[in-house]
Amino acid sequence: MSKSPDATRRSERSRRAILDAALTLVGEVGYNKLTIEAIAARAGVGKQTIYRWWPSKAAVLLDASLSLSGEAVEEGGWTGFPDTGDLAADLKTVLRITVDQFLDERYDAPTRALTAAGATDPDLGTRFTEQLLEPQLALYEARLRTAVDAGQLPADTDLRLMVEMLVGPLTYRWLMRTAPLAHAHTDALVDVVLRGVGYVTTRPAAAGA
Amino acid sequence: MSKSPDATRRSERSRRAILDAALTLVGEVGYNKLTIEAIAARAGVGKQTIYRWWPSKAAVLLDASLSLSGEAVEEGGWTGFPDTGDLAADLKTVLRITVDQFLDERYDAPTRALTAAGATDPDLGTRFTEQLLEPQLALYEARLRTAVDAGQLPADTDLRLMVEMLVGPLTYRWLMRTAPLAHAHTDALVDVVLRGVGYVTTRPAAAGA
DNA sequence: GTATCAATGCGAGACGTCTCGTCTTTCATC
DNA sequence: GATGAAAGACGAGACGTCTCGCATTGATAC
Repeated sequence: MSKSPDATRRSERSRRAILDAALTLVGEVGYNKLTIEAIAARAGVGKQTIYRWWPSKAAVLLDASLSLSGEAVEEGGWTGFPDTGDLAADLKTVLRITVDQFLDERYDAPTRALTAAGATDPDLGTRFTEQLLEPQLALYEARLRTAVDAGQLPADTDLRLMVEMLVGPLTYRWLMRTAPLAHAHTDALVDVVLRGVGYVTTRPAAAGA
Repeated sequence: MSKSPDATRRSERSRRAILDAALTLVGEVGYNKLTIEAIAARAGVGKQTIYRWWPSKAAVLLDASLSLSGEAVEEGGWTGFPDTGDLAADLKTVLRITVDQFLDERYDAPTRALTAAGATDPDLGTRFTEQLLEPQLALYEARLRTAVDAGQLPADTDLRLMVEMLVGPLTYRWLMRTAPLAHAHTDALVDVVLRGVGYVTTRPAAAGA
């Protein structure tokens, strides 16, 4: 039984110091040159304390990012997703915020690192997707569902596909650096997607589909 | 002058063996655990032969992928992009092929590894994008341009955005593993995008889709 | 034409260095 | 007196350089 140390005795102080150090360091040196030794040194903890509680540096960073997105939620007062009744405006607002996050080095570095690590490590990728990504996608989907209920979107809309059509192209441009990110870009994206799925501003409209 | 070995004396046999070994190994152990020593051993070449011609293991893998996509072009007889006059069908065809490639382990592993490595290593990422990605995106863009010229798409269509709307969501689902890939998925994607940009099959069409 | 020879890439692997993850020791806390 | 934590010693393994013969090449001499 080499496993499972007693979690109740765990030092919260050390935990936080480790997560903070990981976030800082990944921004300074990048993911590839991020070492557990450096995290331990910066956090003022022994290496073993990290190895005791996390299986890999990727896992540390995942926890760190989770706490980071937790903070963001509290700061921004994000209980959910804006719902002004104007779907187009709401989507543009959220995507603009996402663009801003991608452009914020503090957020960009760890997220990029995790995305990359998750792409090649199926285990980590699954946790990354389930714990960080899916909850966000679910917010989009919920907002879209209210639009369906309001008759602004066809009842048979593939919401999952629609969410990925909103998030996918932006994420693609960000990850691959094929072009600079801009608010105008996501605004145009929203317009094309909404038109593509048959969005109607107010009344049920007689046309198409 | 320690630089510039004589390229005319280079062993083509060794070059191919190295690229093949790199592709095989990256599928077996993943990018992170891929070592130049292992590539050399598998290829039956000396380490120095790799270090003489490539600056890093990432560069080896990039060359290997380039040769792989080169093969794919020859096999499929891809001189360009299908152009049957039916834009929707052509896009669906190409995206279905892309789905098949993503599902092919031989292609998936190295591409995934490179994408991930490129995401965190800006240098490599730039070369990856320029040499592998952009040429493919350019094929899409060219096909779309002929559609514009044929009056099937509005003259002011943002082709770049449109290409990313086609490729982005698929790549996203592939990388993040948020859902299984399927032909039906990309078919639906094409339909929404085309409707969103105002695609008309033949004549200017009056109806709302 | 063929024999010789210097130049250069190649396969093999030894070498010193670096960083990894584990193990050991000592102290603090419950 | 257990157990976690800080510090660092330790072996493992990959790095990139190097040194060796061997094979191939192109130039020169006969």
